[in-house]
Amino acid sequence: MYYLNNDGSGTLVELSHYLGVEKPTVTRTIAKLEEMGYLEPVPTKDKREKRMQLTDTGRKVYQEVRVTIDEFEQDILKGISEEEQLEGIRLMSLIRKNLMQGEL
Amino acid sequence: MYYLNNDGSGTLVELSHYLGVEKPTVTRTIAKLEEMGYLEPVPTKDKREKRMQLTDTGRKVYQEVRVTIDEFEQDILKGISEEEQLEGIRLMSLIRKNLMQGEL
DNA sequence: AGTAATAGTTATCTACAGTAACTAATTATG
DNA sequence: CATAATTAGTTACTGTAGATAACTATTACT
Repeated sequence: MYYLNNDGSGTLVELSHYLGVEKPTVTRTIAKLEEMGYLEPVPTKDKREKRMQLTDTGRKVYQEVRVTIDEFEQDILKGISEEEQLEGIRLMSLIRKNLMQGEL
Repeated sequence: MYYLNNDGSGTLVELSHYLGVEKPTVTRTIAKLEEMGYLEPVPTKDKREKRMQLTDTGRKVYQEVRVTIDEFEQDILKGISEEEQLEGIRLMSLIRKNLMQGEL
């Protein structure tokens, strides 16, 4: 939902790349979110692909959940300065990059 | 195995606290490791508890695996200085502490 | 002695993800 | 242009990791 909220819409393959999971995982997750009424398909030329976007309800729910997540993050980052947070993110990104290198 | 290697022996409850998981999870894991011949029970007074320790094979296997893990860690920490690593650990510990606070 | 609490087990359930094999649609090739 | 190769998504099956609830056996408390 985060990805679709920022990016407007996306195909299952785009999502699987973004999330770093396999296609069947995305299929299942999308199916659930569609059932719940948070996602809807966008018609495209290519009849193979299934491009999805947030519904109005989906966008509303996302915003609500976003607040909860932000509060949670504030909570667990209590006592950690902005610079420290950025440094932490930098280190994690480096480790992720090193991990990527390894798993070709 | 890390815990038992450093601590000599431990009961299932000790392990579940150390690992932060429930007792059934430990029961199953221990059972598997015992089957594989890496763990053995240590007799105790209290007939309820099941105190476990590494077997000779277990210790040997642990050392071998340890090498692999260390190599892996070196690999994913490439380009990150000792001080940066310590800072990262400090930040993660802080976050963990904040998480603990919340989930009472 | 009789009740509480503790250690471990069993059975059942859920979340989350992967692989293999497939269909349908589109691109590329000869 | 027809066929081969690729791409997007789905289905079926499997595995891992963990949780909760209900239970037994043992020990501690009053």
